[in-house]
Amino acid sequence: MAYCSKRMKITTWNVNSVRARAAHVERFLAVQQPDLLLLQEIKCEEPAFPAANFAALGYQSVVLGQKSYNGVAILSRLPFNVTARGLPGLDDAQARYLEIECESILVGNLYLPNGNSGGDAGYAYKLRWMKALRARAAALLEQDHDFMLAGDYNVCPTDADLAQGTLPPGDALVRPETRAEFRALLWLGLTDAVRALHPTEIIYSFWDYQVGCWPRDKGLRIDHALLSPRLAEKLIYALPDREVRNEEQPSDHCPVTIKLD
DNA sequence: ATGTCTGAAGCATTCAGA
Repeated sequence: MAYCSKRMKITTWNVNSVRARAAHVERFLAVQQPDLLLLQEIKCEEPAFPAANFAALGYQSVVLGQKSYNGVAILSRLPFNVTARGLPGLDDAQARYLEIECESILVGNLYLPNGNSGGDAGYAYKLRWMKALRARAAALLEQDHDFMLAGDYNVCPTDADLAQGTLPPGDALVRPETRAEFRALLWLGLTDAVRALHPTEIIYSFWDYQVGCWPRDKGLRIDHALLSPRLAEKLIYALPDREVRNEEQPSDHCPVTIKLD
């Protein structure tokens, strides 16, 4: 069993290519100085990851990459150990899960499958992935670890988490089976950090690049941080940083920051 | 109704995936 004792600032961010967004990430690190930055959709293999840029700002990198698609990485200014490369219990050809222990917290960085490509098999992969994530969460609870599972879930948990008309009813991000799997994660006893502190506000973390979505605020809330029970009691801040979406050539996601004390 | 962006293959432009 492990207990967190330190004040922590942790950000999750789907950057949609870390090479295209290296300067954006550097600016974010310099200004916001999170203890951990969880990156998704780095879209490269480890040798192409711009680790030196981030090391110059005091951040060590751990990378689980693949060519062209997916890929996750964690930047840390604190010492850490890698506890999982890939989701335990899932035979996954895609680079979507990376977990570390830092300051006695286990932090899982995840990029959950979108589920809209590949037909029935593609959607079945998404559900299989969600069940494996739930099994991982259940195992960590059984071990009495403090933990956070954060990243791009590709799930709008409720109708309050997307602008009207943004997605068709059958989209994999809002399908009833998708939402049921997300609720099953919460029913284990996990806390959706943003909704715990902001139960009724309209809050999005993603806006499609297509014309008008950002200026008209036609967004989705799909980037989430789920907290184990003791960590939830330490939660003092949880919000997206919308300003980043106004920068030149931004990612279609904005960073979501969690503070624990 | 359409609209955008990224990386790959391969060298102009199309495709997949999001």
